[in-house]
Amino acid sequence: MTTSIEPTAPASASPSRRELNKAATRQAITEAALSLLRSRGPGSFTVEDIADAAGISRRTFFNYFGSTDAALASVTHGFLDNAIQQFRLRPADEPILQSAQAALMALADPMTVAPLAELFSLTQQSSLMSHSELEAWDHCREQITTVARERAAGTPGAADELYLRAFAGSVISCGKAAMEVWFARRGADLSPASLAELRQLLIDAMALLGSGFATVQPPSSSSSDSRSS
Amino acid sequence: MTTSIEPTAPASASPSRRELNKAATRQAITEAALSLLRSRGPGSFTVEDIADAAGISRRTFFNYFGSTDAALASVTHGFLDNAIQQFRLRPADEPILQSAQAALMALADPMTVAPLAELFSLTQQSSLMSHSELEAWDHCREQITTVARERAAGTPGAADELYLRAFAGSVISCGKAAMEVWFARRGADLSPASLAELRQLLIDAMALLGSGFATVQPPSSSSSDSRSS
DNA sequence: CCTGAAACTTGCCCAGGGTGCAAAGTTGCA
DNA sequence: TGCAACTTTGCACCCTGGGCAAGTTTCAGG
Repeated sequence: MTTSIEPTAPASASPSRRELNKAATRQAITEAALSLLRSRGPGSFTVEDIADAAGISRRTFFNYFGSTDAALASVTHGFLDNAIQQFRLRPADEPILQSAQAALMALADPMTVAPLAELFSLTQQSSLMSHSELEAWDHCREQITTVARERAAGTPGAADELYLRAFAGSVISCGKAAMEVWFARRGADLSPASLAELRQLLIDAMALLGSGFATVQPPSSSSSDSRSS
Repeated sequence: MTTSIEPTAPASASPSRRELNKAATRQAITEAALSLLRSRGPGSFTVEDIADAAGISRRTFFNYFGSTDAALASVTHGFLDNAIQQFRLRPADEPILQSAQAALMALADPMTVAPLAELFSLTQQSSLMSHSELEAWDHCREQITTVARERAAGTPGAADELYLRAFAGSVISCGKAAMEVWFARRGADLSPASLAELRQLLIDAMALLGSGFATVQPPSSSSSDSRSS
């Protein structure tokens, strides 16, 4: 019943009944999936379970998502789409690394990270992310590449394809690294102090990238104060 | 990693019949899979097809690999294991970025890249890598992290976890980027000139990483690179 | 209000992925 | 030679994923 703006919604001025129903169903599915993940843990429930919980048929589930993973990954997708949006908003003449950092900053906000943090905490047991999860991150990487390419088109000393791809991949990797470290330290802690630490980790990660991982250590000692829990 | 009795670790001096058979079967499976990939293209053959081609039962296939993807990804796994081995061989006091570059250099060799290049060319149609493929790269990333961590333990200004993870992820991303660009330019061309280009791309990618992606800045306004803090 | 078209849901069916189990076949060792 | 350990294989079973066609809902006119 909670109406919210979801991806795949065509135009914001399309309150047609059909669109509304679809969005609601989509929402119901991901919430059912999340709920099952919470109660039973990863890999221990089927598409049918989700469909039952969402009040739809198994077949309809597949009209919305290709797998349980995909349903769960919609959380990540939303998060990363948000990141890309932030990235796109940055002024085109800003150094791109700074744009990336700024975009990441906007994500270290309780409402935004909460779903992802929970998903992280519920699935972290399995060493590797699900296929759909990885797909989401890779999609984000491609978006970054695209935005970077658009910027490069406006500058004379245009960066080549290698630059764009290597840059986008590295940004994603550093962002992931920061989130992994944050999560390893704080679990699903969403307190202001914890979020501040996440923010600092993201800044540090971008700084590392910007300094070319110089062996002379950056002032990382400032950020990593509380090492153990 | 025991030294006395090794039931699972096939040491190089283990010409036991069992080990030999297993290795041969494994080989037969990946070759059958590769052959089918060549003749029919990705996604158009089943586990049973592979098993038939390899002269084993469907069930036995699953004793060796969890999926068709996994069978194919063993190629990537071999390639990346090789890379890690090269990386481990580098002197511990060498700058780590240079070690990474050197390790990558050793891979730009016909015999080594050929299988991966073919796999690339045969599966590139589908935008995203298979799950097992990604798993292989991620495993490599973890290995790099581990090696880097071991090195850091011996140096005074020890790098923290963020540094290690961000570094490893970025190296992998840059390596992937270089290979993608190479492949986009040359296809599966393995000529000396093409391999030289791959080598150069790898060098360039590492250089980009080492310089913090500082690019030739736009002429007008400030040419400040993002090297703050 | 009625009616037909378009969109959506659902049940049915089927090919294929993945796994536990136990019987049958191999290999290793005394 | 014969037993113990290991491997292969067929079998049964559940789950994924998608095509198809018959219902059901939404929407636009008459």
